[in-house]
Amino acid sequence: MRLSRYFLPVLRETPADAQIASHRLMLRAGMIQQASAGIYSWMPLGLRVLKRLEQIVHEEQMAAGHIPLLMPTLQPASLWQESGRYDDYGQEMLRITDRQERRLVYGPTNEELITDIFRRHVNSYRDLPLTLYHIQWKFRDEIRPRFGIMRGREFLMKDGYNFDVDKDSALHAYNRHMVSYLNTYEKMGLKAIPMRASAGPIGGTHSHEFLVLAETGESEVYFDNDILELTESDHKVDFDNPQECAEVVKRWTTPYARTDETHDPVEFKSQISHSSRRQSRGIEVGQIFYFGTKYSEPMNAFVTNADGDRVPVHMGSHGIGVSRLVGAIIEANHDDRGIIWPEPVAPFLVGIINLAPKDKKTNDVCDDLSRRLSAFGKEPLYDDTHDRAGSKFATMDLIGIPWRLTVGPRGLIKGEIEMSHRRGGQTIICSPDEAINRLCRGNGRRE
RNA sequence: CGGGGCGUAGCGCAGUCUGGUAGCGCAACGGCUUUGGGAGCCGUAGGCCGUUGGUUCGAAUCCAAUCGCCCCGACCA
Repeated sequence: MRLSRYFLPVLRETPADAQIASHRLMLRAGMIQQASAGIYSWMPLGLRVLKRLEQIVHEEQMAAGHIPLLMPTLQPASLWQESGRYDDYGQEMLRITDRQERRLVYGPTNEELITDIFRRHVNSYRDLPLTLYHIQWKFRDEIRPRFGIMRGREFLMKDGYNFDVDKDSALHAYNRHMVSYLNTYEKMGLKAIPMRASAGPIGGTHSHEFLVLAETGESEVYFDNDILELTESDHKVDFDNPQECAEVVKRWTTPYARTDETHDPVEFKSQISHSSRRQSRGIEVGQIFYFGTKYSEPMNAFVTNADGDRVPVHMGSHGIGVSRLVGAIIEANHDDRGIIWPEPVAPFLVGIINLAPKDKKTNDVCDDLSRRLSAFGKEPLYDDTHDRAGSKFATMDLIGIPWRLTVGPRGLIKGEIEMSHRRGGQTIICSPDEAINRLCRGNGRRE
């Protein structure tokens, strides 16, 4: 992508409204623009990141055997009246009346709608287990939206719902989700810790939240330092094997890890040695629930089990805050010059800086680099503008592109360009061929 | 929803107390000079001072209402 033809409205000055790093940087990097309180337009650069996250979520969901569909943003109020949540949910739920005086809600979550879909089509345990999910915009009319995308009113969420014939199989679905979520966050280059949580308005008996540690997090968290050492995505888990999933869950839920909602200071002190106790702040980027028959009973979602009995289906729901993750990733990955994207989620893996757009040789090398990177599925952001070098470097740093190739006539005399790493800051001088080799070897990401 | 604050050019702000021709920096546009970490000089353009009403010879400025936005708190992914 040539910068001269792109739309990247970066801001040199910090907008007054932005309080935290991710909000400030997303505005400055031209990723988002506020439309009204807690509601944002996603500019091209921001959209690229959002789409990357979506893609990773889809891949990991499908790997776990979950089935994508797409439900609407507007839902009939009648379904919410059926479950009893129309009155329970409160002012946070945006209610709309259409021209026929029909009552609608802009969905803050989709338990009712998915249960309605399920009950119309599924009647037998033979059709279970089933997990359906979608990635869709939600709306919660927060009293006070803040921190940009981190706590907006409109947000993009992956929400999934499992349907199982009994509690044991539903708990396997719960475990399966925990494993797939661990994989998902790791694929994004994030450390997210599952912590025991309360179920809130969704209800239920089992719940874990996934938290990214960051000073600006909204939750106070307490955990055993050992949990930071755990990793998951290296292991290959058979998602259909309850034993294997349960083992992973056990490994991750054995070390103490709680939010302030479920924290028990006595247990914390007695269970963990002083040197391993950690207290920090965290940003919630996902949550999983098992709530049994809370919705299936009032909404009459029953199946016939192997014994021929009609039983309410056991359910859970599972969410990943996709738009919020963009902010969380920035909170955990930035410095005073700007964003530092983890490679898997970067809007562009490589930026090319042309230091002399009037020089034919320099242009030729830049064009060639662009073409070859694109051919490898790694479309670069190519700064072919006539700005000064310093300004180009500053922009590339601000928007956090992991790798930067700097091309100018001075280096090209010796056939050399400069390749530098945003995160580490290291710079090597090499030939264009070597830069391509370094960036494209291994199993590169597909655009 | 309680408390506080802010709406003046695309962005960041001054001017409001004490009413009298609307300003500064950055960005934009043109020219010259620069050219490897947010360049310099000269010039140009851009604003119904959030909106409505009132007071006044005269309102960005005073008064009232209203809309929007931000911060702290309670609430929340």
